[in-house]
Amino acid sequence: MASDVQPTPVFAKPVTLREVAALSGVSVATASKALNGQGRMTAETRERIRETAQRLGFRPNSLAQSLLRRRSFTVGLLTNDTYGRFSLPVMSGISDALVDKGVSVFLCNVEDDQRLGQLHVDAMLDKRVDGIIATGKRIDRHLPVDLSNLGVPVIYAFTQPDPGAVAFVSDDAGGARLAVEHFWRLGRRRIAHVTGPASFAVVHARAQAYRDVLTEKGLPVMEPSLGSWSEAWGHEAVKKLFDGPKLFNGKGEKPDAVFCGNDQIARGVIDALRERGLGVPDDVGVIGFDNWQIVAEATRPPLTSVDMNLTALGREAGLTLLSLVGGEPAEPGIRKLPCRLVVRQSCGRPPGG
Amino acid sequence: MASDVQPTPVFAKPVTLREVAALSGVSVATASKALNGQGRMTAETRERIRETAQRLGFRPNSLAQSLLRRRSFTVGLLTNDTYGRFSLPVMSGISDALVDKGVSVFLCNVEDDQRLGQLHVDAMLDKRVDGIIATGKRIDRHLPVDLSNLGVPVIYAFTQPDPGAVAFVSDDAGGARLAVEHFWRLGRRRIAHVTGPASFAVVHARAQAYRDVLTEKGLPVMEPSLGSWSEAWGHEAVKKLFDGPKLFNGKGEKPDAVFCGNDQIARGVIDALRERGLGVPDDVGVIGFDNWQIVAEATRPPLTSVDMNLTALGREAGLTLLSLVGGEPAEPGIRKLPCRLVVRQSCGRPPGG
DNA sequence: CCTCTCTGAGAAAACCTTTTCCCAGCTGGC
DNA sequence: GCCAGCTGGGAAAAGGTTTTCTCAGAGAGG
Repeated sequence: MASDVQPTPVFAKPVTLREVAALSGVSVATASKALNGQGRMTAETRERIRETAQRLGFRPNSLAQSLLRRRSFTVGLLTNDTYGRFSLPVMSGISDALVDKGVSVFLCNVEDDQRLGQLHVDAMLDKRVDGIIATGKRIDRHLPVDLSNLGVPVIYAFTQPDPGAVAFVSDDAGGARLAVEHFWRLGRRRIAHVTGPASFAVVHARAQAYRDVLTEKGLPVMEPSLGSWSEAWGHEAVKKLFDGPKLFNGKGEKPDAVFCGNDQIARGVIDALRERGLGVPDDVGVIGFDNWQIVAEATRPPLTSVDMNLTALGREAGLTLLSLVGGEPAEPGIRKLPCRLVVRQSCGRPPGG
Repeated sequence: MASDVQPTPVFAKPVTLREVAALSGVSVATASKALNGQGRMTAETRERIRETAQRLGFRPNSLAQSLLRRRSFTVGLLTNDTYGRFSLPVMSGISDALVDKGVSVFLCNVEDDQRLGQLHVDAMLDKRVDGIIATGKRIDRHLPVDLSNLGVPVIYAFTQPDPGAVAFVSDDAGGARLAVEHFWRLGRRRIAHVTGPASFAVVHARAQAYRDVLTEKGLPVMEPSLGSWSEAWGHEAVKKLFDGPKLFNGKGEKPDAVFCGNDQIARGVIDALRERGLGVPDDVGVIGFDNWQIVAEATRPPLTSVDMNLTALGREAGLTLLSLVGGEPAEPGIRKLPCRLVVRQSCGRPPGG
């Protein structure tokens, strides 16, 4: 019974500046200045105070500092994608960028619940966050909260911004160009595109870039195949692509490359190609999107994929928020950050290679 | 140039209790008491102050409250698994449990970097967090920080605790029993186990439970196949299991069920079985572990899997931390929380069903 | 010897809220 | 008329730090 229960540990009370001052035989004002390198005093006094603080393990109370400075050195991170793989790297980038500046991040998962969103925003505002970053699972969807006129700066990262706000998103069109141009350099000439549902803005951005590159190179353009973001759709799309009537050049030629809208589709495509005896990358090259490592590396052969550099995006968002907090102006608008192509083995080597 | 740049917005200064009091024609003391339902005053006065506060949009400054109450209503969440899929649900559960109590969560990703860990812990302590929750990607590995004698309560969730601490982990043995007993109820009698590397504690816990159940039921025990956590190992294991010399009953019988250590292995097993013409679940049933939805639902047929209830685990950890912060004692030790079996289609129906 | 300037350090206000006294005025009882 | 007790509300301290202002003393210049 009671004997099983550990007595509540008594947690040591943190040591205050007043105690440091008393033990150093000076006033709190002098102690404060000594530790902050401010004011004038003999080097000996300063050193003595420093040593006392060190010995006592003094750490200034951030709460008191924040109250005075009207700056809490915290920011709020709002997301509706706690489980997803997109906002995670973004969050990590933000946190990394800020921890070095002594800024901590409140994690707020609002799901898609307006009430929860308001709850979190109110809590953040009460705690006097210096700023807020909004992130999410889709670039073309709003968080379920109104972040305008909050009284603190707001940055949007990988989610739909309010008009007039500062936002960072991935350059999906640029990423798609990277993939298609890579195929072209490799000598592929009949490039198909299998992607997600039309309800996603990125689907259109990537598809348009795909068409643009093909047109620029004078290659035949095949209308992109829209479906779901699943492996199953990748399977099905291969069937349509290789059995159906939609063929290149009107000569019945089959694709020699498939650019996929995400890695799961790509995986379905690769599996389906293998099942029908087509070699990847020898007969058909495949490139995915998202560079979801655990999927890209589990495909056989490992998947070349477009990486959206989400960690860098988060870092950029964090640093920009900080400069906004510091009072520097920032031009509103959407900044697109470049993607990069991670080459593995599913797209083959150049003809001469 | 400069005309492109938005002028720095002037952020409204938050309204203070002093202003509310002045506009209500009372002292700050009275205003405070009116808003907190404390003290004595006419109902009319109280209501007038409330209305003024409402009209001005007054929100008490948490920093000042915290300073006074010596309680910040924040907790720190330490993790070394920002990218992983295990600590995410845990984090979500923690955050959910705490937001309703007005407690916000500092997200601190320490990777496996001792310096970063110390940086985050110091920042949290400076900001006077009420407590700390440590979580990670493995139940049998320590975070790269020392959390003993911090002066605040600490709870461990899904990571290796310090001795004498309060910790929550999943009941891996129980989860494994769930899977094997489910096979047994379904009439499967030759149950194999394919799992991860011996360096993981959970591998042994699950394997022992597997042996225990088989022994209890009087079924033949086959030594578990240890490998990596990958699809590739699932493939390979099927080859060994169905071609190799290790067979049930010494009569050359093949397994009619495979319990896998995670969902990726299970996926590899299912694919390999299909490739050799064995039907799932008709010829062989398969159960995975982790219930990683995106994988479990992409297998064909969809995968039955053991769910570790990580969100519930996080919630429990959050609530326990709060009670510790409130001064209630808690018995130290490791609490194992039950798993649950999510039945999909990879294990078949009972003989009579 | 007087005044000016500089040096080292302290007092006090400020940040914002909560809480503990305290007080003035009024009512009621005798 | 006097006292006890109650009522409505205020003053002030507390929480921990930073910063501005002030001040005493010492040294220097005339």
